[in-house]
Amino acid sequence: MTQAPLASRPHDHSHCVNHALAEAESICTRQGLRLTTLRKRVLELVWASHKPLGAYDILGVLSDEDGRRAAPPTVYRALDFLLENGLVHRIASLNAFVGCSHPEHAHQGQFLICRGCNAAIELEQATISDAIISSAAGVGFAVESQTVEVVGLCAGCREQA
Amino acid sequence: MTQAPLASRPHDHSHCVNHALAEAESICTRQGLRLTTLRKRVLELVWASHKPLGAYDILGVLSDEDGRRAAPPTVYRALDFLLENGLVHRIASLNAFVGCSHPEHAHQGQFLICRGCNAAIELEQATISDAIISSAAGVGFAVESQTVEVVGLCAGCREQA
DNA sequence: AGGAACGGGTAATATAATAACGTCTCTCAC
DNA sequence: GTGAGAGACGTTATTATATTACCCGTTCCT
Repeated sequence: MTQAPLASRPHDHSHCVNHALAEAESICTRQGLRLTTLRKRVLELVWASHKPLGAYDILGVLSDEDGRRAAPPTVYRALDFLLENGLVHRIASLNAFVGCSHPEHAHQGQFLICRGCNAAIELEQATISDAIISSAAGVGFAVESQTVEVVGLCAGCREQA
Repeated sequence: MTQAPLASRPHDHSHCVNHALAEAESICTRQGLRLTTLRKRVLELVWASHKPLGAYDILGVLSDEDGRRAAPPTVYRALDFLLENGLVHRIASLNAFVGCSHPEHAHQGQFLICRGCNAAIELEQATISDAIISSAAGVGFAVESQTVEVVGLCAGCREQA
């Protein structure tokens, strides 16, 4: 049996965060991008758990931290930067954002969203995207981007139930 | 070569609308559901084209028609009814709604959304959903519902370009 | 007839995202 | 060094999407 993905198992999550931040630093340095304090902080918040986080949740945390009230564009601009550079993904069906597990190369993942623990598990399965591309080609449709978001129960939550 | 789907070709669209409405009538009658004037009108508007339509677009049309201004719950309640009974689908990535092409049996389609003409083509490919289900099973995840929304260019728009 | 369930009107509010404009601070050519 | 331009971010306001709560009339069932 395949091991359940990290997001759905107990683990030392600080490792995930540290790894994601270090990777982001390295990518930005390499590409001449500016991972500013704000952007880094937003990335950190998104990575605070494996649960997709809403823009206004982030906004709330920033506001609390700063005393002064952060405004939406502050967060959305940071998120736009992170999205453009593949450091986070947006989950359309949740209007929420989640850290990208494999930012080193451009891709769009597929997401398994657990309705038990709310964690989002990122997949990158060629079998899925190939099936989509070839089905689309069958009706003459040329695929440019894919959104695959699946709701269900992760391994951990299935055991509990 | 497979023929391009209706949504991406010129066609007598009144046929689509009539067919969808007749089918809806028949389904509701059979299941003891009430396809009220409002619900029928909303369904008709959603079917006015193959382009996904926003709730507030529908609201606008209803308001214009009636003189008095329709309020959001009016439309959302009708849409909820239509969604629950499989007569329309919601496209999460667009916050919009589109008529279901095969309402006779419960299903969740996959959608090809053309960025040229904005039409949404509904697929129902077992190869796609099977690939998703088995990939998910590989990490112990039990799929309950799938959202597959693909952006690209339909056959018609590719010819033009 | 009585009452529960349903459909739908209305007002208010919640949540998500963008627009438009200003300012500060880098950096880089000169 | 210095000034021009670009980028990052603050601020205010606005738009877009969706839901809550409450009420009333109709339908349906008994």
